[in-house]
Amino acid sequence: MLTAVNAIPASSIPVRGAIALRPTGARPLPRPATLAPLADRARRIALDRDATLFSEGDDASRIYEVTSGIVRLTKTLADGRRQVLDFVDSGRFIGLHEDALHGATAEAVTPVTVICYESAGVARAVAEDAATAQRLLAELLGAAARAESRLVVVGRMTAEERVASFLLARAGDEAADGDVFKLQMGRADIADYLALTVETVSRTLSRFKAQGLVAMTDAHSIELTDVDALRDLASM
Amino acid sequence: MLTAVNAIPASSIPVRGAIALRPTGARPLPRPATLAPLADRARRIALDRDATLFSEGDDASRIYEVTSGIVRLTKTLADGRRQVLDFVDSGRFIGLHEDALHGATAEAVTPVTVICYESAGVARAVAEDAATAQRLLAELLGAAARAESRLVVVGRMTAEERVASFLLARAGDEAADGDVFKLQMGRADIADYLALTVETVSRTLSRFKAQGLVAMTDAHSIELTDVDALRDLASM
DNA sequence: CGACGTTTTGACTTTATTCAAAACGGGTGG
DNA sequence: CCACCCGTTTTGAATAAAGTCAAAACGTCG
Repeated sequence: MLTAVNAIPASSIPVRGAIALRPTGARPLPRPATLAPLADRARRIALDRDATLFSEGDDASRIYEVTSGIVRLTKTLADGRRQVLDFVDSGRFIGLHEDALHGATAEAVTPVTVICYESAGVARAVAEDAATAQRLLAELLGAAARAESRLVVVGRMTAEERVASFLLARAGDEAADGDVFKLQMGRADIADYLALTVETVSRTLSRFKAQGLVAMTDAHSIELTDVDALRDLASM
Repeated sequence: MLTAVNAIPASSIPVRGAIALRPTGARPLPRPATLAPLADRARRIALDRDATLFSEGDDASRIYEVTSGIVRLTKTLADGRRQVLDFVDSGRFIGLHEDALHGATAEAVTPVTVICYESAGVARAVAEDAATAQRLLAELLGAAARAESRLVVVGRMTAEERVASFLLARAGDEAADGDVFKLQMGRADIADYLALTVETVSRTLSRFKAQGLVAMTDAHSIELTDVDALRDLASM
């Protein structure tokens, strides 16, 4: 659960410092600024691995800015089938909704820190401050674009194509042969992100290894050994 | 293609009038207002069935508000596999992106009318007018929420569940037994929306008919005969 | 009325899932 | 430090769900 809810004004938080925690090879996310007009009301929260920030159905009275670590957003059907909507890296916001209730569950994939803002304050800030409105507009444009891309991946790609596109997305845009990076999440999270089963993800990675597209020292360390072939599969 | 590009100021357009064209049983979308500060620059455009409003990769210098008819947003992979991202009904906006290029293709499913705004003007309006910023923020919140729901449907539901949830979404929230409505799109569009094949969609609808969940006079007229069973399948 | 595009139905194939079990790895306590 | 334990990952064999290929039925529009 929540391990620390420090009432530290956001203005004193070294937001950029989170970059130090950035895992090798992870995608670059040096977002410049926090929501300035809200800094005084902000609180910082730290989460252990697998802790829940909020759950589907909770009321959405706060939004959060991820400052370090990775958060997974998930939706779960009545019978337990789960879809990971997104892995949210440092610099992005979560909990923005029209509705009064959260439509997804947010959990820490790694240890995570977030800055917490009151939704009411955000609404006011959007109305009063053009820069804040634009910052959130940009955030939402990104979220919408990402969700739409994922719809194509999940809806129309084969297992191999999905895994290839996932690896490339995690490796970052400038991925090159020889790059090594750590997958921060387990096979189950990857499977639910790509709408596959753990077995299919595992088999596909094994096949990639056998074909020389990747090398793996352990299950979480990926070395890209044939980026072109991966890009081909992911069709980029 | 474009059948008419009339230079009519948007202020003279009966935006609410589009409701008259609303197909029986379709979802209610009486969006109140256009983007007021942009009215003078707005142009109205009419599209024939299957006409293209813009294509993936076109530069995104304009955004559009749908005033009647249904637009489909699609993404297509290199080999032709297609995913319908959304069916956009009257009252909603399309073409909002961070990027300079459209990330999807927009085509008319039915005859369509839209109001066209210059993106540059929109950006200015967002900076200057809080109401406009909030209107677009709401639009994007809706788009993001919808895309996330669709990710669950496409990623984790069976063919039967997908078709059931599609029928219910198209029928509207207050759907009741006996309601009849027209599917405005063909089986191919439905299939690409649900990430299935036309054959699977057709077979599933036939099974629903055989099981008494729906009745169909022709391929496009759906009568709901067991909404509870459909809701069960869609798990709502 | 005839032709073409769409929808439906049928038979078979493919892909990913399911169920099952073995291998691996990280952490704990002896 | 090593052995053991538990959760995760990998591998294997069988199954199921949706896809593919093919053709018939339907409807619509000249």
